[in-house]
Amino acid sequence: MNVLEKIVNSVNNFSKSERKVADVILANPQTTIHSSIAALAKMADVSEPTVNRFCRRLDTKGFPDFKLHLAQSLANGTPYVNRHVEEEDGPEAYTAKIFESTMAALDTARQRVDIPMINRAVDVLTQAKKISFFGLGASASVAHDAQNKFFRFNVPVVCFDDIVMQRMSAINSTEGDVVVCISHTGRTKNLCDIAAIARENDATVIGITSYDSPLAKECTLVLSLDVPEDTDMYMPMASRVAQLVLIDILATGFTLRRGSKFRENLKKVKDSLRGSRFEKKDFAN
Amino acid sequence: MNVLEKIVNSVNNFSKSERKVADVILANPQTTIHSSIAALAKMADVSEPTVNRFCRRLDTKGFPDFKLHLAQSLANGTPYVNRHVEEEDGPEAYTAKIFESTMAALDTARQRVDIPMINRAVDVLTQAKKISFFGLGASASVAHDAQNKFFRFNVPVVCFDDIVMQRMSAINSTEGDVVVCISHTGRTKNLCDIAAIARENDATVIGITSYDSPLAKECTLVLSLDVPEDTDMYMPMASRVAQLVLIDILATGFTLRRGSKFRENLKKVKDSLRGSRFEKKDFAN
DNA sequence: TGATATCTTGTAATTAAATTACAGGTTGTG
DNA sequence: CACAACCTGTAATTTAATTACAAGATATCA
Repeated sequence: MNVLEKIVNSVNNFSKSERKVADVILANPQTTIHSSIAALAKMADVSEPTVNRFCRRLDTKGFPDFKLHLAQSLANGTPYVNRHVEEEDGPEAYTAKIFESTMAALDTARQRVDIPMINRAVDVLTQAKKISFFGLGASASVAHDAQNKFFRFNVPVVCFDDIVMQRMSAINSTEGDVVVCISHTGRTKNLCDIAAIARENDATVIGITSYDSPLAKECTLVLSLDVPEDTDMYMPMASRVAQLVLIDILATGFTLRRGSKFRENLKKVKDSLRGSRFEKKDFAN
Repeated sequence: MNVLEKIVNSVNNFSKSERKVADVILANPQTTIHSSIAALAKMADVSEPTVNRFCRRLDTKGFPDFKLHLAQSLANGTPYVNRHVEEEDGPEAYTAKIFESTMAALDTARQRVDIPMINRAVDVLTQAKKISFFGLGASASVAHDAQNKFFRFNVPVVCFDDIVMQRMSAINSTEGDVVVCISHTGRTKNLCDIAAIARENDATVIGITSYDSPLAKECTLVLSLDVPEDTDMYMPMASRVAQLVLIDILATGFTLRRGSKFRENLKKVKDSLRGSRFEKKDFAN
């Protein structure tokens, strides 16, 4: 695990002075790696041994070793870690934390995503006679978004967030149809049923869900994201963003597979919206 | 430039002993970053000052600084930049590019977002008698998602993606109602109308849109994201993710404003879903 | 509430690491 | 072959990091 994340996660195990050190480091990680232990101690207004103890608590051998780990964390793209929102956070703090947590989640997803599986999913989607997107609750809006994207490809696409409609649609599916079931936990009973029904009717079922879930077991093909769920607010946040990015990836794979002539089509679809919009020049005047 | 590359490139400028050092480092870079100058000198069979001179020749301040740079090279992090997807990209390439572009967009949004404005929006939302979310096309799913979040707060929330319904809803709005209009470009005529109608009826209109757009002009309060739009695929991608994160931020601000007792309520809402799901233990058996 | 134990924290001493100064040796050039 | 420039290593010095220890704070239990 990334040292920065480790600092954030173990903030509760820190003593008062150690937390001061943590705060200074999180605020200026770049400065830290070029500071001596004395300089850092001064910045955090603690003694040098306190800094040293802080480093050891994070399972590093000492201050120089800690700096090495920190340097590696920082090199890893962005120093974004999943920081929890706290009661007393002001707008500035929670805004930053949510942006950063989301980015951290995307980074995790990026590392864990199964690329050959994505490629297979794109294969299946490009050959589909009909594509259905199903999700419930928070995942319904992801399904909705997927529909909006794939609809542009001039493929038959449906999207229902009503279980009765989903059920009917699943029962009517046949070989060559692709059903995409979206659920972060993969434990929504109704959606598992849908997946099972679709498979019984020879449709290919793609699950955008947790790898080891009941829903995954019902799918032909599972795209797992395994983003740490954000339990702070009791609402799905980062997980759902990761799902959307995955939809973007599938849509992109789809268009690339179809070649450049196809992409001109997309432009036409986009241009068709022009009539419903104020032109940039209309507004300039 | 990466230190490792630098070593390889400047191998000709090294003296005999320095090359010995270079060889040892290139052979065991991981070991090097955890070694002292003495240990490395011994491995390369040279004196300690030679190692030090070697470090300086690579434009580092000395041995510890060199180790820092080396550690960063080894972490070989990819900085997140907006890389365009190209015709010949394989699944690995386009997956990475989309994740990275999305993260880059979020980073931009994070830097540009107007925090006092967010605070005002949260103010307005917490005091709303009723909240409406309106979006069309790709933004409809963002509105849908927002409804799913704010619905949990036990506030009257509506969300329509049908312009007729939106219109009727806007006409019926009154003082104390909040209407949130979502549009990336801010140039969708119908949505501008909705905003205007809502304002005429004394509702507060929050626009999640581009700062300098016709829609923005109709709003009481504008939350601008100004994410560079992804024109590659002729589909909204990163911009919509940024909108969702903004929704998360507003929802979080809302719950924080309401205090901790309120948050227990959210837990109840989440727990209410339990009946519709397979328990983790159900599945373990 | 008061006494005791545990945990934090800082000061000072110690040790370890890195750097500098300098001198002996090497290589190349006229 | 002699001189100069340059490597390279030894030893001294400086700087940084760590340890040992004691004082103070906080928690615990009678």
